[in-house]
Amino acid sequence: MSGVRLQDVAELAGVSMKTVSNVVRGYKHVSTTTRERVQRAIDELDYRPNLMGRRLATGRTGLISLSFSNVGIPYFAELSRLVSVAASKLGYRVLLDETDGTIEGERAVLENFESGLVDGMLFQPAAVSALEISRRRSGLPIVILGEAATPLTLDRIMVDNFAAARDVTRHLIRMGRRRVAFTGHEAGRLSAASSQRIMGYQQALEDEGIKADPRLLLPRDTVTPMGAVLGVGAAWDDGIRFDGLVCRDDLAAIGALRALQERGIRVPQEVALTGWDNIMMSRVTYPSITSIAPDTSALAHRATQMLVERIEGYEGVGRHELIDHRLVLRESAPTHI
Amino acid sequence: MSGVRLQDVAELAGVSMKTVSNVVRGYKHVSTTTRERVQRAIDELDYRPNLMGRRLATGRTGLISLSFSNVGIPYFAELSRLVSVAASKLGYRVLLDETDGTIEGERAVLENFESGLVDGMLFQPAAVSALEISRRRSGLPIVILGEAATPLTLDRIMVDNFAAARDVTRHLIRMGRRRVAFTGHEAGRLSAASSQRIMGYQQALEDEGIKADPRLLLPRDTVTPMGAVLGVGAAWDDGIRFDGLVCRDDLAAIGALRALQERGIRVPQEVALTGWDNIMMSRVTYPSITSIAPDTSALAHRATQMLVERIEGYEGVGRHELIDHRLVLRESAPTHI
DNA sequence: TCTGGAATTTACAGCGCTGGAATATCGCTG
DNA sequence: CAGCGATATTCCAGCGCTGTAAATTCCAGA
Repeated sequence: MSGVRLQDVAELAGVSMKTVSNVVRGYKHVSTTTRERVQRAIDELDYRPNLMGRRLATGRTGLISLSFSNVGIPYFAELSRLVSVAASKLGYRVLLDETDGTIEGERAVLENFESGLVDGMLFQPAAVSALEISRRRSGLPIVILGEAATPLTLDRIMVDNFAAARDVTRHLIRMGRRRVAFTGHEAGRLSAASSQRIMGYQQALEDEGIKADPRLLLPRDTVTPMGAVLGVGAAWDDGIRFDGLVCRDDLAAIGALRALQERGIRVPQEVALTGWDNIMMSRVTYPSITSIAPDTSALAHRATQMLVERIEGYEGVGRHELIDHRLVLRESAPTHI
Repeated sequence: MSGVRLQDVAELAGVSMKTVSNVVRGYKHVSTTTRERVQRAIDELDYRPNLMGRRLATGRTGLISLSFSNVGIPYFAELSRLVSVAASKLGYRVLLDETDGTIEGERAVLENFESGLVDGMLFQPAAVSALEISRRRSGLPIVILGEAATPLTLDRIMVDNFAAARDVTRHLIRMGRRRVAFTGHEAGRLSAASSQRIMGYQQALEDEGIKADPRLLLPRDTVTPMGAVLGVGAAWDDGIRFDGLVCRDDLAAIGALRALQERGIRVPQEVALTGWDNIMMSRVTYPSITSIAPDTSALAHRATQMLVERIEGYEGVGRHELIDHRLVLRESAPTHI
């Protein structure tokens, strides 16, 4: 155990505890000689500051939490990396907090029962309502990620789902596809993300003078690639035909790809398909998958930055920001076949 | 801010702080009437215990860290989930700590500069040596995950790489494959995992009376699926031929699959291939991938359990344990074609 | 009613650190 | 060399909570 305390260093260096603290924290009014002497004592004793003591004294932990349903989802795994990087630049570390996408899990996160562990939270809700967010939250600074309904008082950052869905759908249409389907949305109540993406999809169809056909909305039962394998497969086996397929996310796209390949349908020749999130895997499937690439790095940075501003006392009204996206063209829906 | 303190609750309930503390902690010698009165006060004030105060007093944080190279790697993402689950059963939360697989990153983890944050660590080293681990570590309880060289004094848990690699290679041979290649290992210095797996692969060849051909070891430059796409592709284009392919991990398998498909080679008819880790994605590629499935859940539970034992004072010699694995048969290397 | 032991509750002293006020020291100037 | 402002350092009082030991209350049995 590193039982060395500030006090021990102070005694060895022959100065007060506070001076040692000043050296450790890089406070500027410390003479060079004192600083060196203290530093030697620190090195000699192999002193490491105890965060808990510090935290108790300052009221800050230097920890923020990042909550979403499940790190097993590649998008979230990649997001956590980026948030870790962004946070460490600002002097914070990230505590992951998974909700499993359930109401209970999300409530637990919001209630934040044992307080004082983190200074603020980044939260991507899936199930909980805006009202509940504003009512339950414990007063901790919070930034909402994603498209879920958000109280006006809170900061939030998301991609423009509508515009992105419209872009990607338009791309398929301009490739010459006329029967463009959509898949990956929930079979039951739509998530905010799904419903915005479907609206963008429909808008693109309208813009290009194509009538939306409700049978071309192919839901999946579970939020896994396998859900899409089954959903898309079942639709095809029911005789539903399409030559373009907008997938709500890359996992759905990967599942859809398999469903089509199982049936001997060539992608992109017979069906062109697109994903969303631009996860690493989408570039190594065969064919690789054309995907909406949100600027996740910007999202992570900006979200962390907004949160830190709040932690440091910013009290303004909730800021709602959009981040950019672009369409990454790959084999599953290239410009020309 | 939840500025309610133990003291406030105590005053409202008309008891001492310590009694409130006892109620909060579920200490048993508290009369029912007192308990109820205190509970009412807690509810009324919406009191939440402050972890830092508690931790400072008890010397425990209830946090353990889990360090590995990168959550973006699906195996690690799945591992973190399982560890979170296991830890929360034992009353701990998990702080993720990525090292990027670099020496510096791993050293930073070991040195654990600001102490007192976590009670112990689970660490999957990739670059750092056993010696360095034992020298640098800060005295915090630690359990090593994976096959890297481990000081004898530390607990460690891993799969039996040798046996698993032998099993999967034997499976390909029994399918009738005679030229079985191996891919996914590092182009430069082999990691411990890679070298054990290669040894198991060679053993299986020997057992079945096949001479190992060094040209059939196809390294990849980067630890990504794309690395395998290039590595396997280049080998094939060089005229190296094989009818079975053992991949060091599922990411390599996914990359290898793409490399083969790009060249019109049918899997498994012309080349049967296998992966390792049994990540979610391996069941939705087309063909789906036969994979070694380590019992990751057991690994997570046992590792967490050993760590908690250490935290609670167990002082025995380092325990080195193996966890089970099984071979999950899928389309890329079924029993019969 | 009194007594002793068990059940409850409280007082007290920190855990390791930091903010701010108070004090000491320094370098200069006239 | 006194006097002054500026720079360095120390002192003090907690941050919110818990372990320990001591104090109080309770209750059955004599």
